[in-house]
Amino acid sequence: MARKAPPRRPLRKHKRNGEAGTPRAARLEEVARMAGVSPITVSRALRNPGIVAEETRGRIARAVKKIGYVRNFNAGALASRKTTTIGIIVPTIMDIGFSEAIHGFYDTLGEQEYQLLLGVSDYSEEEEERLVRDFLAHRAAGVILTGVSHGPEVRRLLTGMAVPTVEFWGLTQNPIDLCIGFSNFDAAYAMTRHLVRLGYKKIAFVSPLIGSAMRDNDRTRDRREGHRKALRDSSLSIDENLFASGRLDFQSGAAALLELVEKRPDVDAIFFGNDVMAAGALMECQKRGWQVPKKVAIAGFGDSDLSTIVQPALTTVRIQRHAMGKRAAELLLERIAGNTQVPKIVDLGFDVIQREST
Amino acid sequence: MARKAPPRRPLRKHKRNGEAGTPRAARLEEVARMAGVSPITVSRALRNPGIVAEETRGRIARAVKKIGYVRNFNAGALASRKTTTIGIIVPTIMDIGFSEAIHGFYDTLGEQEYQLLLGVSDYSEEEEERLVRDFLAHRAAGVILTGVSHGPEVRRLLTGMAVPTVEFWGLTQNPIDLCIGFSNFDAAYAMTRHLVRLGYKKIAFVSPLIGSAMRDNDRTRDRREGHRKALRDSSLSIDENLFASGRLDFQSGAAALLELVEKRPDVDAIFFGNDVMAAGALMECQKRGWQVPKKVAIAGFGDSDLSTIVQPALTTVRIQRHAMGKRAAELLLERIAGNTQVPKIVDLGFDVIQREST
DNA sequence: ATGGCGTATGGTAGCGTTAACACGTCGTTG
DNA sequence: CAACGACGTGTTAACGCTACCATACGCCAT
Repeated sequence: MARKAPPRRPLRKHKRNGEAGTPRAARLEEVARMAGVSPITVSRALRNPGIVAEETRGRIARAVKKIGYVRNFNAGALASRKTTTIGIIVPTIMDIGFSEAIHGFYDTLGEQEYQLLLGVSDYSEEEEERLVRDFLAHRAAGVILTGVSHGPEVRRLLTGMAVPTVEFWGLTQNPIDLCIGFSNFDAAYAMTRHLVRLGYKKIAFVSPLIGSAMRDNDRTRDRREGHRKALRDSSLSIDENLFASGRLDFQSGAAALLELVEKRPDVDAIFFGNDVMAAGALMECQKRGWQVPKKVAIAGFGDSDLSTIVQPALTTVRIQRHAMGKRAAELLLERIAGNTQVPKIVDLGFDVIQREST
Repeated sequence: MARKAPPRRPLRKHKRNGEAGTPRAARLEEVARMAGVSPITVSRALRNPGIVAEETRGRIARAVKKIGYVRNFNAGALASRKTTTIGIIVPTIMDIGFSEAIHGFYDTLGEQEYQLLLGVSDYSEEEEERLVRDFLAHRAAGVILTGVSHGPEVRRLLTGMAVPTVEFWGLTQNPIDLCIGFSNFDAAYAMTRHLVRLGYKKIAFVSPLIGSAMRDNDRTRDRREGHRKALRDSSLSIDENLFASGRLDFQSGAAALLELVEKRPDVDAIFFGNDVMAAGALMECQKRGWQVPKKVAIAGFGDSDLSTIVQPALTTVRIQRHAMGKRAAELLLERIAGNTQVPKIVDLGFDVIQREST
């Protein structure tokens, strides 16, 4: 119940900033006093040195150094309603693809005085939503999300607070704000058509399962569907025995290979949804003395540096992992800067890289 | 110059919060009004639901949902002088070891309502210092640093603002605050001693060079020195032709192998400072039909999943990458919680893993 | 009754910064 | 030579929240 209790007598002067309390970080005002200027001038000297007279700037710099003043972004953010914080969510950082994308962001953000809030969703939409909420609570200047399928709340939150947003690693006609990536469907389609062109007829597909929940996701699904479409368009029958799945690691790649060979001994090519699994399978073939691609052709997805180092070198789909991150950050920054000319949808494409394994 | 300019006439009432301005995010007060309570009660319901009556909490929850209220951590941090932000700096995220450590942090932090500010220093002390400064400007509740050697300012800043700090991935007797890791010196020493015990006499060492500056760092140096010490303690001569270095990638691993074989054809074992380079060398041997370990033994460092998948499986030093991150976060949180019983220095040790390559 | 205690809630001030405006000085211009 | 703009700096009032104290009420032990 709301109880209105008018104060009886004047409250004691409320001083939180007790003189004998915990030592506090220096404030702008103390720097100002030492430099003989007002706080606002110090603030300006720190954020936009150009508009403060050279001599004043020098005195301020000395005072800052002497006192050991460190800015308080929280207070600044509150007063200006602006931050230099960017939030980014990836499903995992154990996949070199996402690591490389983050590396790409850094190439752009690092030079721009932005800070990076990192969220790892473990492929969970609930977790992603929680992270977005945290980013908004920090009043992040922008948000970068992996993929183009998110919980409904995510979209509502982001558009509601009008936060510049980039979705990367996939494409959609209806992005939350901006989107940059490639078509997983088209990429898988292209690879399977490529394998057909090389003469393979019994082409298997292996879906990587991910996260602690061992699910697939929209990106994996798109790839599988692209593969199926390519088979149909090539008048090849679709046999469910030519589909397998497994955890995204070397061991499961090897296991998927064995499972497929067991179910369909005449399988002549296997298209793995991820390079890591393909490399695992390649190693297994080598152990067993199976000739690749003679006994079975193997293709991957992602063009990680593994693919050139394994024997035989892996045929795979190259995607612009680093560029995806770099460009995503660039787009976001332009959007934050208020540039309205930013393209909404950027397709970075992909390349089918033919090597020795097919 | 400080000019005192007393205001002539009363300033116009200053309203930033113009009614026709940009739409603003909802405030606590609006939620409070709708729920018929005071702002402070809403604040409590959000941060510590237990102390608010169930019924009140319900009304508040409904109001929050209806208005679409999102907390403002900046204002909260300013008022309470506390944050739930942890800053972490790694030299790179392209190394699976650091990725796994970050993954480890997440296992601890994610459940604890903390947010992660990520900094990538690219092995630069200047950049590390800049990042620490940024974290402090955010008033991070704690900071995690890679390695135990930092610029002098870093230590001063961190101790000056009394921020709980964990250094990981190395050990020192004089940590900034806490430190958790293993001895790079001892680990390399142990591996070289192991190789000597296996009968190898001409044991080479390859230092990975890192960052855009292509330098080594304290960790690499420690490993190299550990190796040298092991040679001395084994009465083996130290030949500078048995040392090489190269960029931390597959190709450079292969190149270092060839360089060493060229300089000293009788080299019988090569200890790579990193698994990735060792794997690259292994691939090269395979390409050339060189028997490992018959022609030359190869050992790595890090026990990445590569090491079990290559042929022959790689002898390496296992370090607790995931545990290092997880424990680092645990220590930090206890420290933040004010627990004074936290151990200052935690040695996670290492294991020499003998496989087929030596 | 009286006092003490635990639970639930509220008023007020202040956290450290910046936006918005104001003002004084100087050199330029009509 | 007044008007004007550019420049450098200052005053004031927020920004949205939480710490600190205070209050109101019910309950139980004196």
